[in-house]
Formats: sequence, C-alpha cells, structure tokens
Amino acid sequence: MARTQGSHSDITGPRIRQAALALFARHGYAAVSMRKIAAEVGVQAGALYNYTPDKQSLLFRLMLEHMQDLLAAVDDLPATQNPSDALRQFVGFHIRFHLQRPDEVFIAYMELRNLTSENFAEIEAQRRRYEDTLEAILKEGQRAGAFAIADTKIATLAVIAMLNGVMTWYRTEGRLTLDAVEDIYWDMVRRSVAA
Amino acid sequence: MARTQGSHSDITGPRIRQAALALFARHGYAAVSMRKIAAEVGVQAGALYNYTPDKQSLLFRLMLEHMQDLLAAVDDLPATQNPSDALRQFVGFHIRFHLQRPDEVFIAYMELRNLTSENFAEIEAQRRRYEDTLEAILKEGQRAGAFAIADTKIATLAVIAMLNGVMTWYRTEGRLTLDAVEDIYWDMVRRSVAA
DNA sequence: GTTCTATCTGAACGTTTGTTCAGATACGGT
DNA sequence: ACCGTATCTGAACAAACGTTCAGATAGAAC
Repeated sequence: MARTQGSHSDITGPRIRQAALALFARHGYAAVSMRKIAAEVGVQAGALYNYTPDKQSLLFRLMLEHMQDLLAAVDDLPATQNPSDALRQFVGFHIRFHLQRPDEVFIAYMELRNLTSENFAEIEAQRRRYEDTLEAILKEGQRAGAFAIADTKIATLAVIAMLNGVMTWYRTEGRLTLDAVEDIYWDMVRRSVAA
Repeated sequence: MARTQGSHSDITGPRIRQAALALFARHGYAAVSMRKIAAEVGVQAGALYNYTPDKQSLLFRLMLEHMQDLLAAVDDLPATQNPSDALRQFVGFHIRFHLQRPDEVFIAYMELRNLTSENFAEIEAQRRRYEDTLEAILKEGQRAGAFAIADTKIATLAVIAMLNGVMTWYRTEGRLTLDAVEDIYWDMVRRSVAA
C-alpha cells in the first residue's frame, strides 16, 4: 500500500521533522535510527528519503531553522530607551523563547558535534551573531556608564550560560510562574553587571 | 599474538578508560564503538571485556569516578570565616576543578541520557549532593544577612550554570589567565547575590 | 626448562545501521 | 472513466554494531 489516505508532501515532511526533533532530543542523534523516525511517522524508512537527502541534513535543517527563528525574533524586539531596559528585555526574551522550544534548544546545543564541519561552521556563525546582540547591549551600557563590566565578552557568555540554566530545571507545573522566574533571573543579571 | 610486551591488567585497564573518555567526549557515547576504543588502545575489541562487563558500565564508571572525585574534593575544602569567603572559595574551586577535567565534565553532563535508569539515578544523586554544598553556603549567607537572594535553589542552579559556561570557551592559550577568569566570575557571582 | 595462567587474538554470532530502488498504489487532472 | 505522477512499500545491500569464546601466547613461578 502506497499513497495512503491523506498522505501528502505537505503533511509528511513536517511530521518527519517533528518526529526527528522529538527523538533526537530524547535519545540523541546517533542513537536514533531512520527506521525509528519512520515508525513514529507511520511510514517505512525509505519514504524519508523523499524529504531529506540523508540523516545529517535532517539534523542540520532542524538546527538551522531554529537558529534562524531565534535571530529573526531577537531582531524584531522593539527599540528601548536605555541599556538597562534593553538588557531586561533581552533576559525576558531569552528565557521565554527558549522555554517555548525545549527540544530545539537541546538539540542545537547537544548535537553540534554530530554536524559535518561545514554545517557546524554555519550554525556556529549564527550562534555568534546571537551572542553579539547581547554583547552590543552590554557594551553600550558600559559606554553609557549604566554597567560596570570587567570583560564584556565574558559577561556575555556568563549571562547566556546563566539564563540557559533555566532550561535544565524549569517545568510548567512547578512552583514558580514564568513571570516569577523571569524576575528572579533579571534581578541576578542586573546586579551582576550593575555599575 | 597475545600478551604482547608490557601488557598488563594494571596498564591496559586505565588505558581503556582513558581512550573511552577521550572518544566519548569528542564524538559522544552512542557514536563510539568498542572497536574504536580498542583500536585507540592498540588491542582487539574482545580484549576490552576483560576490563568491563559491557559498554554501559564503561561509561558509568567514568561518570561515577568523576563525581566521586568532585565530591571528595569539595568536602576537603578548608573551613572559612564567613559566607562570602566560602562562596569565593567555591567559585574558585569549581572553575579550577572543572577546567582541569574538561572531558570528564563534558561526559558527565552530555551523556546522562545514555545511562540506564538505575545508573542515572546514582549519578544524579551525586550531582544533587554537590549542588547542596553550594546551596548551604547561600542559605547561610542569606541567614547571616550577607546575601540577598530571592530563591536559594534557583540561585544555586544559576550560579553553577554561569560557572559552567567557562568550560565552553576557556582555553589555556587564550588571552586570560586562570586567575583573571576566576576574578571576573567571582565578581559577577558576588554581585548577583550581594545584600 | 617446564608449567601455569592471565591476557589477548581472531573469528564468529545475530542485529541493526544508512541508503537505494524497482515496483505498487492512490489521488488530481482531464 | 482513464491516465499520469507523486508518494510509499518492501526487499535488498554492504558495513558496522556489541558481545562471546575457543585457542594462542608471553611472562611469572618454581
């Protein structure tokens, strides 16, 4: 039986990427076979190759689309009055954006070593672009005297690392609301760079 | 040829764990075969089974020994006069200990999902014990009025996440000395929890 | 110099891997 | 009602996987 009810390129393609995303996040790229992805979609392994040239491209596309979404979203943030507001906005944005996409975030960080070197370079470039938006805020704050930072590059990485930590423990059904989490982290970030 | 020159249980065992450590860190547990580990040691795959019952135990032992070393080291830290000194000592200890063992740290974090559930529970318990030593410092500082922390559990995780960030970028040959890095991070941590 | 045994080889096992492709089929267009 | 084609099946491929084990061998013990 081929071409079963309601099966279309428009449907199967996204479902394959969705299944791959969930499986890669849970078990890791190397531990997930094409057959497992196919089974999750309800299709034979060979059918996947109508939608991806190979397994590597499947991973790369997931990561690339995630990074592009991230960069587009951060570029769309409204303008702010001063560096402190900009930093607060960034903290809130980062926490919310990443908590909404736990699987994508997990993969984008954990599966970097499973990319070919060309693909890795491309993803890494996007990551750096994202870090640069935060560093620009810190530099401007430093220049304006709003922040007192020993090293803006390290501070950038430290703040992002700190914020990323929220993904390892935050659960929607936990004791803290998203607003509360945001407030707590904003408070810590603010103080760590305050003049 | 068997029992080649200088091959002994005392030599081969550690060399196997050392090779597994490096390969797991670089390529990931699932992507490394027993044959690759054996080749790195200069031995056939079957010989590995004189030293580990299976591949899973090899990973587990690496992680367990790392966590035990970490807990033993943190328990050995000298007593301090006040919470601020204790926190400073912890920050310096954490950075130095982890930077000395990049492969172990990487594996202990990235390969958790490749542990069986029993093994995972054991490692996770050790990790929590480590976090508890930091939270105890923060709680005592909070009680004594030295720190002003909204939520000591979150602050614990945030501080550790922030410090762990150093592993992703620090290189011995980089522009910053270990002392400088330690100072910068201590400064940020101190301010993020200061009363 | 002989024996003993810890250690390693090398082949084999059954499974699973990513990928290919000829053939089957169901839907869109006519 | 028929055709054309996009889509999927199912089998096949060579390679690699974790693990086992009978047999070989080198060094320790005497």
